[in-house]
Amino acid sequence: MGISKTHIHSQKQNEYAAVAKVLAHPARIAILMYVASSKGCLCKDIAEHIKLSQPTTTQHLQAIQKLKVLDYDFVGATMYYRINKLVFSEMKQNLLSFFETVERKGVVLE
Amino acid sequence: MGISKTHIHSQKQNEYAAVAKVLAHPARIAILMYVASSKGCLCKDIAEHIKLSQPTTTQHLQAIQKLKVLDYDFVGATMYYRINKLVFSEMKQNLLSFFETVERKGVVLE
DNA sequence: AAGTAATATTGCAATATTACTTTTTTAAAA
DNA sequence: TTTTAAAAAAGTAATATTGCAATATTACTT
Repeated sequence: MGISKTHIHSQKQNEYAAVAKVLAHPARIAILMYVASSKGCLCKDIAEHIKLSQPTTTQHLQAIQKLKVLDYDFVGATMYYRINKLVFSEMKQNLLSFFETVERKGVVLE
Repeated sequence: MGISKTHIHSQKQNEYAAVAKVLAHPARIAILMYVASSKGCLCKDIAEHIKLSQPTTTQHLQAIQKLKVLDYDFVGATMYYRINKLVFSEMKQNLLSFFETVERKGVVLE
């Protein structure tokens, strides 16, 4: 990629982009939807459901976890994933704040 | 990237991801914010403002245009960009619909 | 026709992402 | 202790993304 020049953009801009990045792949969208629909699920179950291999699924889970939006309980070696509703809601507010910033700017100058 | 297996995911999941992808880079966030804040602006001005080269800026503009969220008027060889508010609002609704789907699923199963 | 300004295209280097197979780790169960 | 399972890590291949320099195109001026 050529060094991604994140430093030339503002904190907020990088933050918005970081949230969007997690949602920028259908597998991660599918994972979030599936985890939300179950009370607590295994990586293996997720992998089966979204039809990707276990390692690929783990990789996507780690990308999602950059935002700490999943909670998990250990039962032995098994991790049961759940959505952290608070963090999930913060993601939503974050993106909404971007949309509103843009929309408001439009209004101000008209 | 290894073949992205978009076909194994649903239409909706791919759609959500496509919208998020446009927002998944701080330069594109910056472009949208800048275009929104001006009445109509040139690629050259955008490039100067976000501090990236003109070709790189054009590239990001094209990525953004996959969603047809920018309108433009030609004046000679010059393009004046504006946000298409309707499409922009649809992007927002699209992502909101994802967030709400996930949030609702959580509620149903509790 | 020549010059100028704005944008697009091309080609390339550097890096990131997606996905898999194989291997390792971990903790429970037999 | 050995076996079993789930998840992570390591390694690898294929493809995508980001960024720029150089060049081409387009449309207006002079």
